[in-house]
Amino acid sequence: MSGHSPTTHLLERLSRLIQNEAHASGLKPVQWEILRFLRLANRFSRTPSAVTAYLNLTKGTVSQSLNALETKQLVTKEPVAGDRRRLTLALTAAGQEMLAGDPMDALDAAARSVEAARGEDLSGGLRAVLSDLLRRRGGRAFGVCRTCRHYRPEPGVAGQARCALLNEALTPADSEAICVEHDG
Amino acid sequence: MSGHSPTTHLLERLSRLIQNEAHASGLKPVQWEILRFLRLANRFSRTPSAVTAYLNLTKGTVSQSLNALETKQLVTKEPVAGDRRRLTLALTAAGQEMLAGDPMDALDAAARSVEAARGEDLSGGLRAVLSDLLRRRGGRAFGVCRTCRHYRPEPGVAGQARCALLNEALTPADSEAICVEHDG
DNA sequence: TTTTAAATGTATCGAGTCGATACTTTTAGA
DNA sequence: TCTAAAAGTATCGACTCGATACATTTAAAA
Repeated sequence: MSGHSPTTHLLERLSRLIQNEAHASGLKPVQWEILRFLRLANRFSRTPSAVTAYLNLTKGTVSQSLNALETKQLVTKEPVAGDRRRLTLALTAAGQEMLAGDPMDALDAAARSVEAARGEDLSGGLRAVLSDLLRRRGGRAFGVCRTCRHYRPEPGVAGQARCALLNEALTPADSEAICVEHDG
Repeated sequence: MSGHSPTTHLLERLSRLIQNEAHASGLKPVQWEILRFLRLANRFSRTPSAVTAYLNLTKGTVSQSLNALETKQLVTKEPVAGDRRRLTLALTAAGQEMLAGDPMDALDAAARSVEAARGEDLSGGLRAVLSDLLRRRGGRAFGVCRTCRHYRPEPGVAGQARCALLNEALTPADSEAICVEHDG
């Protein structure tokens, strides 16, 4: 009959707050999350199916949300050479501009200032909670390229690397991006 | 162009996960949150307007969601003696039963096990982030009765107390419940 | 090579969310 | 008393999101 642990309760309230902030800012929560994902994902991962897997939505929801974002001129879809089923997504200039007014920046500022004031890093504990939860659900972790087992640093050239799975050269920026293929 | 801090990013992902879990479990996210609030709120705070303030929704949304919960027989509405504008909400037995299958229990288990394993309490940091954010927005903190400045412990009788604002006796259970009037 | 299965994305339906706005009734305050 | 504030309801519109059905393209098996 009593409720959840203090930490769970706070995560619930923060989640609600995040929804509120997103709603009160032009776009819908899912639309914001798609824009944020596209900012972070590498070029192999900017596809509808990667968005679907990352946000754990259905293909239908993602398809509709992408249509809405395309209509607002925040995202473009382009066919992929070599596989005519696939699309590559990209943020337009307006999409990047929109992210400059991301309502989540307020939470980011709060988190940074709290962590600075307390000299405490919350990310380790939260990461453990997230991966525990994802493991229970069988979901993927979606890590950053550089931490993948297919990541091969180019010997000699600092920052340069190669993906052994896709056999593609990786720029330093690629290495820090989220990849659908991560670890797999 | 780059994203948010690791902590913010993790809070975003956990928020999405919480939405997913809620959606995949019979009720909608807001409906779950209303049930959870009613479990935690004291008798002065189980009203539509308290729900509205706590979840930062509009009166319309809350009214509709409560109708849905009433139709599902999870919540009842009763008039308040002395003020015919007000309603008191209550969980039915079915509503309490429903909370026994709360999808958020999975996150709660994850949070508890992570905190136990790491010997770390995430709640302090999260509470600071939440109150920082609420302060920026001018929202109320909605604390627990016992921590309110109108809380008056009954001298001599352990656990017994009194609310100096509403002039009501408080049981030990009341003292641990969320109150709309908190601090005000 | 042909057939089958899997993958990618779209279209449509229905219940629900949620801000906005307008409204009624009741209570409190000048 | 008259007015303003408070508590809830009703309705509209854009969007969410699971479910289902569908078309197309690619890969894998026979």
